[in-house]
Amino acid sequence: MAACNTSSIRRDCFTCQSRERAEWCALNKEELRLLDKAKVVREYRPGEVIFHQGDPCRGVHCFETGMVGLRKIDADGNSILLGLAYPGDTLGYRSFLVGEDHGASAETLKPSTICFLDGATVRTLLKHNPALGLQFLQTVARELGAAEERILQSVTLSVRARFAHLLLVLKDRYATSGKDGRFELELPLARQDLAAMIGIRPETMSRAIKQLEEDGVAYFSGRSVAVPDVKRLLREIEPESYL
Amino acid sequence: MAACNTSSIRRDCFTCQSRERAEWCALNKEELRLLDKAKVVREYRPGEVIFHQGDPCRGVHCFETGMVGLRKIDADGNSILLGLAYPGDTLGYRSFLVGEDHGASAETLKPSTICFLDGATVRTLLKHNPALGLQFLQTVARELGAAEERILQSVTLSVRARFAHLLLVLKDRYATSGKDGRFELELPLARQDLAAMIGIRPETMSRAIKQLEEDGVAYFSGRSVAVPDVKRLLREIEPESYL
DNA sequence: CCGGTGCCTTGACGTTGATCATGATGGGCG
DNA sequence: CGCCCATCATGATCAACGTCAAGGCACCGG
Repeated sequence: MAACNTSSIRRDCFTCQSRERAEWCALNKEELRLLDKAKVVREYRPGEVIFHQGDPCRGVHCFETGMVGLRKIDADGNSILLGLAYPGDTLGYRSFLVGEDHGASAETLKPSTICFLDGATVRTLLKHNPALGLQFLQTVARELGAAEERILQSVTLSVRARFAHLLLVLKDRYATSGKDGRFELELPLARQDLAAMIGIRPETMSRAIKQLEEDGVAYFSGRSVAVPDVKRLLREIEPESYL
Repeated sequence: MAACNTSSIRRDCFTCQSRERAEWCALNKEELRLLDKAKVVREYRPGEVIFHQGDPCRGVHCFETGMVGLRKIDADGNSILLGLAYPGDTLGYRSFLVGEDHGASAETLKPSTICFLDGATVRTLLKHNPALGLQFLQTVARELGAAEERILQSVTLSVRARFAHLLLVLKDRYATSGKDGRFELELPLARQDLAAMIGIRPETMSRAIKQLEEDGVAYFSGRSVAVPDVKRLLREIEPESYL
């Protein structure tokens, strides 16, 4: 019985890089010990489901490395990507906090390492350390702001504008180079998932891409995109801003 | 110098009915004293603005009586009603928590009484009483769930289905009678505001109403609606559910 | 080398809802 | 009572998107 209890390398909450960027940075040594003892680490391959929409929510997931998408499906089978999650994020905390079943599915888009924390432990920590609750409060409030923004955009903006907006959001995280307005980025998603992010059909996404290329706003090749001028992209979102 | 310091009748946080249904129920006597001393009561007539989108957020508003709408506007002037608020709700707490300017406007739809609480006081209370933070956490998390649901619906459901859904939501609060599926309700909003709730134009709302009447799903007269069968309304939302 | 499979593109077509314009309705007020 | 104003209804038209169908292209296993 060696010290190796998980999948190859030892993971612990004390040295976890992701934790420091997460809500859990509020915890002290003793609380970290509790966290470390309670956590269950798991490695996921791309395309695996962490939890399904409708599943009972038994705790939260700490996202350590990789990339995951949050997908929401309605009764007719229409699905959209609510968003992407990154290392440091906590998954499934919303359902946990209100004590409901999961309102969305979480699936890995790249190989990922994710820790599970059972509800009892989280509840204990929340009760024990008020700062943790305030951290979550910040996170949820920020998310709510983003969601409300998205509601507005989804009913007022055209597909083209929403796509431009998505590219700008992705740019902040994935842009490789950038001088005087020019930039390139490597898309983290397939076209159909890009489409799902703004709630449109893959066919419509294809056409939107073609249009942007015809107008010289952005050029697509596989998953790489080249944008000659950010301002052109910005103008797609606020049509009448300065004429 | 009589005891009357506000607009006619004395308002205090100790006996406030709305507070008991709000996050503030977590406070103890001493904290209530602080709350009561800090609050600024104000009466609003219909159509008044409590705060504007883009205004700096200096605190939160406790909604005591009346009715208010939260409106969000984009750069092109398109506006939607994010939702309605009712006595017991706290207004502007999201912007306050993340320390941003207000992301939406709040305007009264009926005569209302609303207390203002400055940010410093709220911060003190939050720090002092962890339960208050957890109450807010609950509220925000619930709101976030609703917002995500709405994002999905706004891109997948037709106008007709979204309107049916809105009627069902309003039913829970405003339905006057109801036996075996039949019910009536008094709309709290004008048509153009109903339209704004689901992000469509007033003209489209008119046509949606006409259609529902032609199909015998609901009958409109001024602000009163009669629905002969709830199931018909439910079926509008999940088209292929049981055929 | 071949056939399969998943993802993407393209085209033709229908439907939905926005837009613009015009007229109806009804309530408040002089 | 009649006028004005806001709200609502209706019609005609158009652009945007979804839908259906077909075909290309890369990757994979046999």
